[in-house]
Amino acid sequence: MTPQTQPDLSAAYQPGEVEARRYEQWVSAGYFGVDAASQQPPFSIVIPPPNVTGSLHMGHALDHTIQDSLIRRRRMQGYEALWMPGMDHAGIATQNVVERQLAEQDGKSRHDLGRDAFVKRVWQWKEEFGGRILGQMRRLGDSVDWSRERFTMDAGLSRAVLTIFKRLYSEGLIYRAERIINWCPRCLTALSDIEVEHSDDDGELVSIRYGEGDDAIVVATTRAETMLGDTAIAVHPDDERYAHLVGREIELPFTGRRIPVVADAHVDPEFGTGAVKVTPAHDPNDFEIGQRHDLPSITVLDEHGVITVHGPFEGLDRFEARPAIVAALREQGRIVAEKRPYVHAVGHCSRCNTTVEPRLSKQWFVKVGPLAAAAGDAVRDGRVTIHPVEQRKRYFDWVDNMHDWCISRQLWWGHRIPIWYGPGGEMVCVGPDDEPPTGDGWVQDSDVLDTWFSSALWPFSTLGWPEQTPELAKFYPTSVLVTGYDILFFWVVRMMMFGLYAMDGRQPFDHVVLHGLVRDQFGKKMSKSRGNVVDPLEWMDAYGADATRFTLARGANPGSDVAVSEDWAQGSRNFCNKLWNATRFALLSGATVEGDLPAVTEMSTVDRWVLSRLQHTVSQVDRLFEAYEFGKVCDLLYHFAWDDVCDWYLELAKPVLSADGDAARVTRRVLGHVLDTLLRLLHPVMPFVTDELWSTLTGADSVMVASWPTADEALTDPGAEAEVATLQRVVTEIRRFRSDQGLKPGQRVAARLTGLEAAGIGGHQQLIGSLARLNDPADGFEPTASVTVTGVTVELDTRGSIDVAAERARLEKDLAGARKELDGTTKKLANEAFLAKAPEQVVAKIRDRQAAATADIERLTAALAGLAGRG
RNA sequence: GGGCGCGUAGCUCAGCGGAAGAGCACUCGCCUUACAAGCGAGGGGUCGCAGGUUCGAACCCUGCCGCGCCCA
Repeated sequence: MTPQTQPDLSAAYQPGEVEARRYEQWVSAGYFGVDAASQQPPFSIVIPPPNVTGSLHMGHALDHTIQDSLIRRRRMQGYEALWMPGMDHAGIATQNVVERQLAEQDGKSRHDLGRDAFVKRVWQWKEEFGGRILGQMRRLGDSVDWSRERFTMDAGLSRAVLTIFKRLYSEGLIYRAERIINWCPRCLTALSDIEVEHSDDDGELVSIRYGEGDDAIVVATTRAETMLGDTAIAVHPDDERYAHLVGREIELPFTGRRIPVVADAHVDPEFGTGAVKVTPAHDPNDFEIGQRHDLPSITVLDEHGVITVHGPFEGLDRFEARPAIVAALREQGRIVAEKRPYVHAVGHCSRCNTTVEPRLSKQWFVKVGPLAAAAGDAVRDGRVTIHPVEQRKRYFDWVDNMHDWCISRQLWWGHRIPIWYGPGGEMVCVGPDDEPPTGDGWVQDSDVLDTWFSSALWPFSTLGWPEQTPELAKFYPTSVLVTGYDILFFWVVRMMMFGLYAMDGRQPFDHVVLHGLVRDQFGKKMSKSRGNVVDPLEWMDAYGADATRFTLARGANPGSDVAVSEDWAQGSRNFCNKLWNATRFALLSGATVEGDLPAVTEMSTVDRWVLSRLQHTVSQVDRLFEAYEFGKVCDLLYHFAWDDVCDWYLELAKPVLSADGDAARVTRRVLGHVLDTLLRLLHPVMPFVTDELWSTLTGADSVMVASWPTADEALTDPGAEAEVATLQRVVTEIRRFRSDQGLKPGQRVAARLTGLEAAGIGGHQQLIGSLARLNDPADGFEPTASVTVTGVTVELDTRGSIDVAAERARLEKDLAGARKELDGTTKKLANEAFLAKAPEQVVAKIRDRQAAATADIERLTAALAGLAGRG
């Protein structure tokens, strides 16, 4: 009898019964934790800190799947592999959430509470509701070192913020200036350039006549309401239409103010009338024109976007003021032309989608020049590698043309700017170990820093910086940063700038891996308005975490977005179940992982074949992992597992396993080894099911801490691969015949095989019979049909009942194929230039194909002739 | 307006100079004792269009058309 282990495996994989239990085991065993004093080589990844208000979406799921795969593989390879978890404090988003809660529950605004009480309330909110995503990360299987979890507002990271702020300030790299910034009239704060999203919106282009008679000039604008703040009219210096007006002053409607006509090369003579109004306080380009021509700036909108000047319009919202002002101008006969809709780019707050208002105000900036240059150099000189390489250009374009970074936010939740203003106009930067100035009249700046300012410190602040900790020594620079290409400017660039600056020119990471966005099954961006958002938690409920991860990883091809759908997830779930059942079968068949592999000389061809395929798989998986080709890793493992192992190896092994003796003993060991290795290879992407199966198979604790497989060249066996490939072709051809003939899968057919020896598969008659459901020819064997492939002829006795029409169709199809092949190859070989210039092995290959086609045509023609008299 | 990327089977995508591939979907036949979340077989593409380079082009070059993204 077959020695049978009693496997503790149900008939189908139930992820719900496995995942939570496994995760708890991993955590309590301490597998995720790292030791900074370890002698093992370091490998480290800091998580792109999710937002404290957020919950897990598909983008996170993809991002985390990739990081977890990298970390788990390195851990198995023996690295001290740190995956650093944590969250950022998301200034605007969190403040918005808590303000809304405050309004709903207490009917109060943050101003009712006051700053200190409000901030306290945000902390309470954070303790109670924040970080929902952390639990969701556990469900996904993230193997982060929870003992090191950090938060951008915690004490250590806040100290890092103060430290770097003071350094930058002292060196003149942080400064305060009055500039046009992007202002959100709803969030009531400044935004950096990249927190503004541009879209083409319907607007209007109105042409307004300023002045009278000879002095009249028509300007075109999309923002009529800001005209109250105009301080000039600008034309191009070479524009002859307006040359006579340059230097004159023209009366601004309503206000009676006289404003100059200035010549500025920035004006596009092709746009509109070629003359533009200049409103330095409400437009970044106009501000620059104003600077060049020493124009005054007149602010006409308040922080809410409400008009603050000129009686009839005062108090109107900017969007009410526009039609009101246009109407009033029309009454005066000043509207020369109107174009509606006029599509133009409009900026929106990335947090709340409100139309951004360019606003003149005093803000804090990081002078990025030297920092950005260093960030560019680190990539140019190869210290940092960006994957895929095509993204380098985007990176360079950005760092080479970067504007100074506005870092002050008019919020309460965040790192308060450590600047104190004295009664005499003094300005003092208070570092982490400094005492703030005391005495009457000293006040701290009321703004806080952009959340990304603290996030930019993440790769070293989380490791203990500014202290010189063992963690910093061991794990900095981090090995890889994984994030979406959409975050390149927000985060990667800024981390590069601050990392290089704070860490004396040492880069924050060696590699940057940029993946795509997760899209729906038609490649459309997921959005609430489209209603096509898929919640990864629902997938995890329905199909399991492994299936969710595998679906995302399988779609992750460098440089492209990832399209997913429920069908994909279902397919991945099916794959989990396939692995489950293959392992279940192996256990029932006595597969073992005990002891060394048997000697190659003891193994069957089939055993040697599967081991050879396995070596190929191992080396390719390694190569693909190194290249961050996650989609291809998954694809390769999927096909090795499903096609090679399940469809062929297990089927070929069945007759051996059901017998007893040495052959079975060897195959049981090989089967155990193949599954053992396969589960290890799959573990980084599918941690739960592989761990459950592997520990059942091996009796060991966890595949998480098993060693990563390495290819053994000695097990590569081209001979066995060729032999089994031939065997597969023969079996498939017989199956095709059977299918065409409508033979039932269970129906055994007597057959005589000839030419096996010559085809190199002499020993495999029994296996072919087993897989193609053949019987040995008995007395009275009368073949009614035959199939030939790779020189092997199989004559079959279908008990006289042959579907001649089907057989003829099959042969004719093959004949047509063979003729086409003969045609193509003959044509090529008749081409002198081809023979002269193509490499020898290419020519030889074509010759072989021609010969094979010729032989096939001969055989098929004869077979058809033989069929002619029948049916 | 500037730049980048993409158009290959119904859908999503590999392939990127020497015989058109995968997953899902589709058709046919099967509850063959690991798995119907499965097994076996099959159909389906002038590789966006037009030129060019080459013995040979889905792959290289040029132009055009159609999409998408980033920046202004």
